[in-house]
Amino acid sequence: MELRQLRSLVTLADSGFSVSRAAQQLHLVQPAVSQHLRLLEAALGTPLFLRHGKRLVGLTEAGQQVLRHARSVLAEVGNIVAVGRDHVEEARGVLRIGTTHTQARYVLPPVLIAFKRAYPEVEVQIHQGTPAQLVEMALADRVDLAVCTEAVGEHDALITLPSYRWNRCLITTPGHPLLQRRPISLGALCEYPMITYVFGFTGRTSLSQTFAKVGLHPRVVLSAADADVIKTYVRSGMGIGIIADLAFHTEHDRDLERRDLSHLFPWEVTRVAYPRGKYVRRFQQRFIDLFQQQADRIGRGWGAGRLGAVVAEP
Amino acid sequence: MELRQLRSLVTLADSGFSVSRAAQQLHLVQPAVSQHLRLLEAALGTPLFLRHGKRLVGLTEAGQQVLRHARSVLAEVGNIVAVGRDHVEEARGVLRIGTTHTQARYVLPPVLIAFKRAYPEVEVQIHQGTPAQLVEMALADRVDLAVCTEAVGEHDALITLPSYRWNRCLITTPGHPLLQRRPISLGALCEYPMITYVFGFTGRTSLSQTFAKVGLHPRVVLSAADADVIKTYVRSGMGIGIIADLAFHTEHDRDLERRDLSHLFPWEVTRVAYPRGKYVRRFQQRFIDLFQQQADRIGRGWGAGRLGAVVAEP
DNA sequence: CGTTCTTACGTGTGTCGTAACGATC
DNA sequence: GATCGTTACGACACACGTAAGAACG
Repeated sequence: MELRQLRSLVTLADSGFSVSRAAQQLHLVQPAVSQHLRLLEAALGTPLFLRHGKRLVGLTEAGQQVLRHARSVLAEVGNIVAVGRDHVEEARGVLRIGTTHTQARYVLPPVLIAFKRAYPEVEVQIHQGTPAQLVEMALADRVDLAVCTEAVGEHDALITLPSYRWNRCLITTPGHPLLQRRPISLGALCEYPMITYVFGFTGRTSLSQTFAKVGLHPRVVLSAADADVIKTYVRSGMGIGIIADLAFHTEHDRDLERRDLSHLFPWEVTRVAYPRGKYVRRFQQRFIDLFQQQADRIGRGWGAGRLGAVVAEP
Repeated sequence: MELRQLRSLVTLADSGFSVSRAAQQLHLVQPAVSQHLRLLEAALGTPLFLRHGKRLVGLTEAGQQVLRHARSVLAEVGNIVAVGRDHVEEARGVLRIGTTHTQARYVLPPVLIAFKRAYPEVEVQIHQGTPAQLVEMALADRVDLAVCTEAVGEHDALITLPSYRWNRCLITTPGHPLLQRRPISLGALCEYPMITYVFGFTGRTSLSQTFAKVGLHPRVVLSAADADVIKTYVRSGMGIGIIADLAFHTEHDRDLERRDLSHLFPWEVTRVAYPRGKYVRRFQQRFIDLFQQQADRIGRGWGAGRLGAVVAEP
């Protein structure tokens, strides 16, 4: 059995069982990949593929089991080359971060500036996506680290490091009648058209649940993926806004009124996640450290002491 | 990077950093292994080995990390071939069981008879050892399954399936004065010279602790690794014996008196263990099932219902 | 008839074994 | 000087690419 053969198997499965496409992706010609698959089958002595004539259309039970283990093998091989790179050129490489708009816009900038100062040679890529997409990206090794709030944390194939907690605030145009209510209640919020995040995004799920739990149903006239869009429509008088507290800029948003709503909604926890068993390069670890420090600076960090212990887990 | 190279690395580390011995173990000549190691280093671009002149004497930090991941790779490759074998010749292979004397002598026989009936083509090997050795054997893949009571269960690199619980009994020559005491107390036991298991064997550790906890120190005049030896010396009048209850044969040991002691000592749990992440072949799974059934038959089994869930864990 | 995989064949790389040399205890 | 490792070299194997052929829609 050879690594090439396992690579061909995995690539085949990932490309919808098209040998040609797999070959293309592997920078090989198609007969080579065919041979890999044939030799792998021969080496194991049992059919791995379901065939329609000559076409491969799926995996036998044995094939599925082999595929799972083959992925592990290749993941570990990837870890080995990562170890190598880490010692050859500690300060060079690519850091692929998957995150939501909110993080990218309001939390990551200072972290990335600090990181760039420490590792000027590391190329940083920011890939945006929904929390669900981020989980999938992390698991498929399309990003190195996922930074987000929802969805992550349930998948036990991911190691997640709680970083900081946050809650929502209300934003309105100045002089809005709602500002007079003290304290502001869930019911009061429902009296006005609301603008907030898209479902499944930046705490929207638990926000909706909070209303639903007491039988309230806010009239959401617009939902957006990021706070900037929400602010824009709040400014235009379309309704009141509920956004992550940290998305409010005291300077730039001087034309809006803000009220804390942390007494109404559960606290959300933003985490850094990466696949269990994956080797974390030093500069990646450094990024995580910087992110946690930034979290502490926001004042709602998870504390720095415990970080080491959690990170040492794998 | 090639699997050969990783194999050479792992074998080198396992043979005390002797390239010649590693080569011998791999059925290769030394220059071949030397080349593997050199190419691996070259592929990763960083030194992996500490050298005294030409001799390899250890691993660099990078080398140690690579070694860990290389072991994972080879373990997964092993799993792949195991999957293959399982589908090619489901009922053929080798089942290597590591266990203590007590299990081998008093618990396993009926299980193995049933197993042999189900899988006559499978070669069964019984390797005896101390619980600590068994853990090491399981982790080093020198046995497939470890069946024992102590030590196992703490190592979280092992998956352990609780199978049955047992306690001790007292054995004496007929007419021994101790038999009159009802109930028998820890203090009473200490009045006579005692013969029991060697420390770290078959529940001896927690037995000693039970005495120590109440400030008692039994006079152990002889300690042995198995109940047969203990019985022999009890028969010769050397002292009273404390053995695992299931080691008492109502027929063969008619010349000895037995008293249950489960009111004095904690219950022990015997487990089946195998390395986490290791593929369990079908006949191995079948053996585990049979063992659990036997445990139920003894009457102190852990119940069969939960077994499936635990087994499904990996 | 294009797409897709297989078979056949040649070339070049590379792996392993043999053999001779160097280093270390 | 015996052991252990490296270097050198040749034979064999094999992996990949090219090219032509067969099945499928």
